[in-house]
Amino acid sequence: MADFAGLNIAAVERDTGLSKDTLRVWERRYGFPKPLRDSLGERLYSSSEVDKLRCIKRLLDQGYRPGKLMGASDDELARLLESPAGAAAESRDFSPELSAIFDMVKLHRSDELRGLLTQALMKQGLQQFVSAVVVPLNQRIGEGWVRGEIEVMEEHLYTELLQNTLRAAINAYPPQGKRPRVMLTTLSGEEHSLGLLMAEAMLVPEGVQCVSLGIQTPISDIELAARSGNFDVVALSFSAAYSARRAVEGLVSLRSRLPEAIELWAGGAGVRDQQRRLAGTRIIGGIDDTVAALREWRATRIND
Amino acid sequence: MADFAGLNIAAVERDTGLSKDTLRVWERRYGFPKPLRDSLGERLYSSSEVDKLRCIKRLLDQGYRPGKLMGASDDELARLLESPAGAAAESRDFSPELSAIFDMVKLHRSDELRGLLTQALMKQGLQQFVSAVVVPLNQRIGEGWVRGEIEVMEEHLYTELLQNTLRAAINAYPPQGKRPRVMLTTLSGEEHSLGLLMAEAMLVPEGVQCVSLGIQTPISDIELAARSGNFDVVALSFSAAYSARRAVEGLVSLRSRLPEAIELWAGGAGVRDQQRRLAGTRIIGGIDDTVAALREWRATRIND
DNA sequence: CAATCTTTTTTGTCTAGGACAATACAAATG
DNA sequence: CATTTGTATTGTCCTAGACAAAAAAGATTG
Repeated sequence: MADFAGLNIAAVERDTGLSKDTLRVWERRYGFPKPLRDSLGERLYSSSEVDKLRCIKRLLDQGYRPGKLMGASDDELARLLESPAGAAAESRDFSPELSAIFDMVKLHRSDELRGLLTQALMKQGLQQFVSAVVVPLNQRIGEGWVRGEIEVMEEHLYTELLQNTLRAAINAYPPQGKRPRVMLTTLSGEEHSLGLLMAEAMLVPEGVQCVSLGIQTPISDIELAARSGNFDVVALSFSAAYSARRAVEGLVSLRSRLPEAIELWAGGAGVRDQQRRLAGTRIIGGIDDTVAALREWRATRIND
Repeated sequence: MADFAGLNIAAVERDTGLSKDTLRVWERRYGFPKPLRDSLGERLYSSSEVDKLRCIKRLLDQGYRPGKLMGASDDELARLLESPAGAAAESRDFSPELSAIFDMVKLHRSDELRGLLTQALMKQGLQQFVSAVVVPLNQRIGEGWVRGEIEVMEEHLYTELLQNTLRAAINAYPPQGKRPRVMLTTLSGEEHSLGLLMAEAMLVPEGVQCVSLGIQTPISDIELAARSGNFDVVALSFSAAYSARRAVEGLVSLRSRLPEAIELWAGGAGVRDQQRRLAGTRIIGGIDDTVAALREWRATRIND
């Protein structure tokens, strides 16, 4: 079986995560990749091309731009992958506890990792766990990812186990039925759910009624749900990957559609420093600010 | 603001599992769907078109052919969906317990819903819960979704609370460290994680070491992780929205890259009836088949 | 000098129709 | 009735042009 003629474009899309359109337009613009063609004129990518594409994809994720990378030789790419993009940031005040967790991620020790997470949670309680463990770890993992020290699978593994831990903890609280009623979700295009989970983890111990809708709820559905569900607050989360522009647009649009009485909270790196453009929306400046926002709400509604 | 102009073609691809190329060629050939265009000439699909496309996709999966379906009215499609193919579907033995849960979803009663789910879980145990509660509920919600009885937010709410329940239950099992070691994930393009969670919920009570990587792990990373993680089995999940062709291609490619000794399991509606094309891959025919596959593995490796 | 606003460049995704292989269906044969 | 052969259907790939969204570079301000 002359199996190695090469991969077709669909296979390369799967393997590299680069869309067919992107692969074709790169070929047109930069002359790379330049796959062979089969008898029908369809592209056949060699495995060395695919390897190089994987490198390039990786570097793109680290913030490099296609135009710069496309001319580079294999060696140059390899060198970029090694080199420390942001050498600083290393010597953070990283407690031994956190380091241990981070090491378990790097070693793919899922059982130990789960154990350490649960242990840290038990020791400190949910809110403290989120604020003192989850936040710095996320930060560290994010940095590692950008720098290429963290593999895709390591990031996935961490997210998955952390979700298990947080959801289990949240689920363990009996419903208390105190106000406010808070709906948590993200706008379409935002795929990260950890922010929501962290916010929920801060609120639930305060007796707040949280209803999380998970990610990617269209604005019109948020409006519908907020009105029919008797909510006091709609809380949205925006990761750094979400463009600030889209976030602001979405929030403004949603604010204008929601009744005055329903507060709109927005948190996460995607809306940091946008408070001035968002009158009528409470920007949550950091995870601990969640509780502050809650206190404020309760203070103003004390007479209800 | 006209926020509801419609969905663009990429969003419809995500929602329905029909590729952009397919959507365009249907429009050209059959005149359906015929989306509006924005100021730039780009397609804007109305939500009723997307609903109809979902129906059509579902019927395609049941073996109908596009040419026949494309002319049909909404009513005719609805009738086909009810009738023979999945006849049982409607008048299913839907116990009062399941109906109660379904009703709570429709009423958006999240606290009660959470309570009912936990209660059902406690009563029946994890495996039985998945097989006798989660599966039929998913089915029911899925049908309702296709037919437009279920709102976006209701589906989100259900998924979210179910995830909480399942993850909490999974997390509660102490690691037993028995073989096999199973890695669970999905290929890029598959965004549904419930299937993974259900599989994990079936395996963990058997003492299996499960490591879930969540969704969308590129094939090359799966290979890497499987080799370095000392796994015995790689298990993938494919929802109905995932095209069977892509699933088969991905599985074949992955199979050829993994060492013989690592088994490859694939489950979910996206790979139903594909066993003949997938020598070397164990198709999981239904959630209960997960445990069967496990038994087989243990039977053959009894001497290790 | 830092921070904001504006212009230019880069980059990904969309568009249109044409082409063809792979599959499914129909007809004809043994 | 089972198998082969012919025909219709259907999804994916192709080219090449267009344009918005994002990033970088430049200009302006406090």
